[in-house]
Amino acid sequence: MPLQRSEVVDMALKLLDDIGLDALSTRRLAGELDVRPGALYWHVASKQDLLDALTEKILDGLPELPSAPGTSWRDEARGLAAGLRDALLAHRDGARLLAGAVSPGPNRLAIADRMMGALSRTGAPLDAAAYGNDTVMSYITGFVLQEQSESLDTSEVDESQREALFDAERYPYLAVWARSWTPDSRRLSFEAGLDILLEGLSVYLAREAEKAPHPRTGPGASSK
Amino acid sequence: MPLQRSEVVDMALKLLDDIGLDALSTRRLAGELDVRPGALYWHVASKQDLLDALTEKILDGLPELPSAPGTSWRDEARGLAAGLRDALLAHRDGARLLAGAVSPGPNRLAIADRMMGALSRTGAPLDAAAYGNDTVMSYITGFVLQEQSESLDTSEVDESQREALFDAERYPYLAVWARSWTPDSRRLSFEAGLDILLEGLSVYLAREAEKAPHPRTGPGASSK
DNA sequence: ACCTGAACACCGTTCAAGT
DNA sequence: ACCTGAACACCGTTCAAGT
Repeated sequence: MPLQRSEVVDMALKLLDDIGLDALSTRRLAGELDVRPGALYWHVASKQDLLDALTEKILDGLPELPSAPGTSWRDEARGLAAGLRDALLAHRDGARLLAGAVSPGPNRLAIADRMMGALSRTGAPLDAAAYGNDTVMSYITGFVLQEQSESLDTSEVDESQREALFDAERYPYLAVWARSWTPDSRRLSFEAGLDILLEGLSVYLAREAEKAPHPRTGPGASSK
Repeated sequence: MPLQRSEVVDMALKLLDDIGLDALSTRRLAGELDVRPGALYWHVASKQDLLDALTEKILDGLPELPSAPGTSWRDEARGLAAGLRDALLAHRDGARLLAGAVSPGPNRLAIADRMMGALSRTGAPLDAAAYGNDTVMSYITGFVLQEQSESLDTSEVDESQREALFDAERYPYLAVWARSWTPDSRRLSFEAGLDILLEGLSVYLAREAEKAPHPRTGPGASSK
């Protein structure tokens, strides 16, 4: 029974979780599938093609994330954002995968579309919704990227650098903060940041909605 | 005259701009410096060490970015954010470099410290300022990462995928937006996002300042 | 249709030995 | 102190040839 593309992708995802993105090589993957390296290229066009497929797989199900009919645009945006973060955190180097993907697949496009739809329900024009979407997506990517990177909190940092952080002479604010840092600060930080974003978005989108009180460009509008 | 560490870093930066991060190998760099690959390891501990040094070099001068004495916290935060984006855009793959750095150097720490200082001037406690700082930094990193990635706008995308974007059936909002996309949309998007963030921050920080009306933990406070 | 064998042109890193 | 020579253990990708 011949190898299927889906088996290649599945095994790659398993391997990713085991050894991380840096160690995930086509040769290692081929070994795991008991084929020669060249065999993979019958199923994927390139390693990047494989990584793009992996990215899509990680986002599977997210666009279909349910939202109750009466949900406010804000809650829907929040749910989508939280869902995206969860999806990225569910696999090792998930955010790096997303950031490195070159061709956005259906899942990614659908997520962006849903987010824009939610933001549009404020009455803001589509360009404002697109800016808002960009902002939220950038935030999530940047945040989880830091969250999953092996620095600072992984406690594998050398001491000299830890000391630098506490150097109150050079970094008065950081130093004080570093002292009160706790393991779940990052979760709280994500939620705080998301609230900040949504707060800012509601102000911004309302203002843009006023500027353009009769939106004609939205998908719901007539085209004449 | 022997090679200096600084020459290695300088040449690496030049090479980065020429060929990009993916093509920047220690062997190629050694060739450019007219030494054998092994020679580099006298000057840098590892490739990652070199990349960290590169990251710091890209951020050089940023922490000393002047701010007029009467500048509001908001304008200082905005200036710092814009400065960071400019610094990252000034070199190929700048954002990827920042995102991939494992040990934050003095410049990076100083930028974070200055940002926290600005946010603290609202009267908000330090943990709120730290959350705010995280949010802004995540946003900038995520945004420029996308900006510098070779997808969509580089016009090197295959047609099938461009079509998908315009598929109004599947992605009603994206499709409409894609039609009106212009080259400097990204600049406008960054500024819009930054404003959204600052708007949200001012609400959030003011609220946190009220909750804790007598901040004692800041560097300016007495320690008794 | 799917895979092997074998090659091509590379990697990062180490380390004895040279100067 | 700084570098070479040479090796070790890898990479991604291609493609004729096999089945």
